Amino acid sequence: MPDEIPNKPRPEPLRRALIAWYDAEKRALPWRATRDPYAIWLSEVMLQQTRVETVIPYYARFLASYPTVATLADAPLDDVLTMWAGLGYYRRARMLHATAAQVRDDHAGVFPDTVDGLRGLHGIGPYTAGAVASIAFGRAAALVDGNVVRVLSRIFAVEDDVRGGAGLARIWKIAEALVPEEGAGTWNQALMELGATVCVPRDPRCLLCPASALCEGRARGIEKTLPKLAAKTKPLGERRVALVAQRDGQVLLARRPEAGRFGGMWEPPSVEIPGKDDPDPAVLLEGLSLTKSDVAGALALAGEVVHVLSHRRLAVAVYSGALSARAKVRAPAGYTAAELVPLEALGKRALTTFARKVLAKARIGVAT
DNA sequence: AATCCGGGGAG
DNA sequence: CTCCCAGGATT
Repeated sequence: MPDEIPNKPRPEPLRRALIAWYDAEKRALPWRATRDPYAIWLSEVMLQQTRVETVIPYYARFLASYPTVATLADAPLDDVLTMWAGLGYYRRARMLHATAAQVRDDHAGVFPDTVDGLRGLHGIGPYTAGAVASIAFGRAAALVDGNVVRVLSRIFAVEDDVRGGAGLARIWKIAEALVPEEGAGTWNQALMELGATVCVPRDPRCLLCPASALCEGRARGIEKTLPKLAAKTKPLGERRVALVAQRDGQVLLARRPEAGRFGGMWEPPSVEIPGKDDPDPAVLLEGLSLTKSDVAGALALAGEVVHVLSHRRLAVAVYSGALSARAKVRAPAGYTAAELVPLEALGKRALTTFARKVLAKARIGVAT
C-alpha cells in the first residue's frame, strides 16, 4: 500500500525555495497591505471562485463604504447586495452580512482567531478558515484552493482525480504536512501566488519556477497532465420570458426570494417556459399573476438574452411594454416585492449582470 | 457524493 | 468553443 503522502520533495527545501521566491516576486495586492482580520476575511470571501483582477475594485469600494465589521453589520442587506452587484454568487454577500451581525452579537465584535472558531461563521468553509487563521492570525493552518490543488498535485505528482473525495483529501494531507509553525500565512500565500502566476493551468512556466528542480511531476514529465480533474457537467438549458414594463420614466423591478439563484437581487420579472412552448406574452402575464389590464397596449418582443451560469444556460425572450396607469405595483408570483424604479436610479440598485442584460435588450442602460 | 450557485478572462 | 478561477451550502 503506497504512502498517503508522497515523500518527494522534502518539505524544508521546498518551503525555503518558495518563500524566497514569494518575497522577491509577490504582487502588491490591496489585502496584503493589512492585517485587519475583517479586511482579510472580506478579501477571502470575495476571492472565492473569483479572479484577483475582478475583486480589486469591489474590495476598495466595499471597504470605503464599510470600513469595519460593525458598519457592515449595521448596514441594510439591500445596500450590501447593491455593493456586491456584478460579483456573482450572491449568497456570499448575504452570508457576509449575516456573519458581520454574528461577530457583533455573539463574539463581542471580535473575529474568532482559530480555524474551529472561524468555521462556525456563515460562508466560511475549510479554505477560508485556513486563510483567515493563517494570514490574519498567524495560526499554523493549512489551506487548499484551486491554485494549491494544481501546485501540489504537480510538485508531488498526485495522479488521482483531485476534484473531490480521496484525491482532494490527499492534497489536504500534503498541505497540512507542509505548513510551517511560523509564517504559515506567508507560506500559504506563496503557494497560491505560484499557482496564479507560474504554475498556471495550461502551459506552466516551469523555467521561471523556483520549485522546478524539486518538482516530481516535472521530473516524470507529467506536469502538464496534472491536476487530473473529473469533467464537470454542462449547464442545463432553461427558457424564460421576461417583462420590462415602464411607466412615467420608471421601470418595474421585482425582488427575488433570498434563497436560491440571484437571492435578494432585483430584476425585471420573468417566468420559465415549460417544455418547448414558444415564448408567449399571455403566458408571461399569467405566470406573473398580472392581467391584460395591467398593461397598456400590446407587449413587444424586444429580443432574446442568453446568460450562462454554472449550472444553467438561460435563454430569455424579453417583452417590453407600458404598465397601465391603474396597474397596482405588487410582487409578481415568485417574487417577494416590486417597485417602480426611475431609470436614472437603476445604478444604485442591486441588479445582477443578467438583469442588466435584460434591461439592455429593452434599450434601458444602467448608468454606473 | 451530487447539485446548486455568477461572471468573466484566457487560450 | 472550453476551462477555471484565493469555494461553500444544501440535500
